[in-house]
Amino acid sequence: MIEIQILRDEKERVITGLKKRGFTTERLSIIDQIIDLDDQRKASQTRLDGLLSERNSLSAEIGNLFKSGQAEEANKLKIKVQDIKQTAETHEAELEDIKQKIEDLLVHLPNIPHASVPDGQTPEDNIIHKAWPGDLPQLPEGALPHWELAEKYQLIDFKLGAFITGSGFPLYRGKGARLQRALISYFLDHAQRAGYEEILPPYMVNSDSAYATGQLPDKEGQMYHMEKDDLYLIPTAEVPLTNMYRGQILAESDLPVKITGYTPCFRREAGSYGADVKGLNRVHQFDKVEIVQIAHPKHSYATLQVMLDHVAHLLDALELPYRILHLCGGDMGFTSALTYDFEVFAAGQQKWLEVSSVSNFESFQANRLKTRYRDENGKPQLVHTLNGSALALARIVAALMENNQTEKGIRIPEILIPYTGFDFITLPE
RNA sequence: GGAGGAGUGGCAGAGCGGUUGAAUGCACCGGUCUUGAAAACCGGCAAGGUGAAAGCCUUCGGGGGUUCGAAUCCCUCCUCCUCCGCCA
Repeated sequence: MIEIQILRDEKERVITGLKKRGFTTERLSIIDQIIDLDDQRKASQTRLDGLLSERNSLSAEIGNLFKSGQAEEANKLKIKVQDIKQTAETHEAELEDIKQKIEDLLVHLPNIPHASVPDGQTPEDNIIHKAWPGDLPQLPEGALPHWELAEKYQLIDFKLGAFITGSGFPLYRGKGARLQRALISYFLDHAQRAGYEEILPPYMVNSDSAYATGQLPDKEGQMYHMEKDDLYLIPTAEVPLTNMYRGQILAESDLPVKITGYTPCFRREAGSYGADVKGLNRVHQFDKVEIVQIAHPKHSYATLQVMLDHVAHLLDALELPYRILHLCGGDMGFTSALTYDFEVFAAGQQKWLEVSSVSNFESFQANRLKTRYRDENGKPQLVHTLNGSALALARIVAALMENNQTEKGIRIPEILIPYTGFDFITLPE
C-alpha cells in the first residue's frame, strides 16, 4: 500500500510511474480523490478529537464533583456530556466512513514503478536486461519436450497426479522425486552460504498475512482458500517469510534481515489453457526456494543487484542458458517497484520459461506490514522489502530434462551429483 | 473436542470504574563522577493521528457493549498455559 505522504509529496513521480502501468488520465484522478479524502479525514479527526477532549475533561470534573459531594452539579454535567457523546458518535461514524473510502481506493493503487522501469503493457514490452551470451543448446534429431521425457524415464506421472488430485498437480517418482529434493537442498545450501537464515514456515496463512504482503485483495482468486478456517494456501514463501516481521520495529543494526525458505507453492491460475500449460510449464503446485531481504531504504537497490547475482550464480551452476528481463510497467506485479525476471531456455520445446522473479517493493509492502526500523534519531521509518525465487523448481526441472537429454540418458549437472547420488537418469529396466 | 487459568510498555511485573499511557525492576540511551571501565547518582526511554510548537486525541490480545468516565464490569472471538480425550 502506497503511503499517502508519497502521493502528496511526489505527485509528479507518482503520475509518471502510474502511466507506465497503463493508468489513463481518468484513472489517475484517484490520486486527487485520495488526497481530498485525506484532507477530509484530517478535518473530521480534528472535530472529533475536540469533542472527545471536552468529554474527557468534563468526565474528570464529574468525578471531582462526586468526590466533594456535589452530586447535583455532577448530574447536571452528566446530561451535558451525554449530549456531547451523541454528537461525537455521529462524527465518529463519518470519520470511519472516510477512512474506509481511503482504504478502498488505496488498496487498489499499485506500487509506483522505479524510474528505470520501461513503458509498456504486455510481456513483449519487457526489455532484455541481459541476453544469453553463448549459443543455445542444439539438440539431436528426435529430441523430446520434458513431458514426453518424464513419461519415457518414468520421472513424473501427470495422469496419476490428476487422478489423485486434479490436473496441474504432478506426481514425481523415483529419480524424478530425488531430483526435486536435490535441487531444494542445493538451493537452500547456497542461500545459507550467502548468509540467509533458513526458515520452514507454515504453508497456510490467515487473511491478515495475505493482506499485508498484498496478495489480498488484488489476487484473491489466485489463492486456494479454506473457507471453513479462513486460511489461504501460500502462493509463495514470500507471504509467511515477509510476515515474520509484520508490525515489528527493528534496530537499524538489524538490517539487512536475510531469510530463505523452501515451500511448496499453490496457485489456482484460473483460466489458463493451451500449450503454455503443458507438462510442468504451469502447474497448481510447485516447489520453490525463496530469498527475502529486509533492507535499509538507502541500500535496497544495491541489495537487489546482489540478489540478482545470487540467482544468476545458481543458473550458471546448473549450466542452464538464461536471460534476464527488466519488466515493463504493465507486466510488473501489483506490489513491485522494480522486477527482473529470469528465463531459462528449454530446448526441447524451444521456449523461454520464467524461473525466477526478483523484486524490490520499496516501502509498499512495509507500509502494509508496518515493518520499520529506528533511524539515528530514534524515529521509526519504513523498511524496504525485497524477494526473489532462488529458484522455482518445476520449470528448472523441465529445462534440465530437455537440455540435458543424451543418448545415454538425462545428464545431471555436476553441482547436483552430490545431492542426487547419480549422474545420469537412464531408461527404466 | 471437553474443563479450568491467563493475556498490560523490549522483557519481567503492579494496577478499589475517576490526573494510570499506565507503579516498580531489568534492559537500552544521554549525563555526572573516573586516567578509562565498573559501581553509584541524575535524566530520558511505546506506537499512531493532528499540529510550527505547546498541546489534544486514540491504543493495556481483537471486536462489540454498559457508563458522564473502562486496563479495570459484561458479551464474543483469538492466542497461550494446565488437565482430560483423540492422534502422526
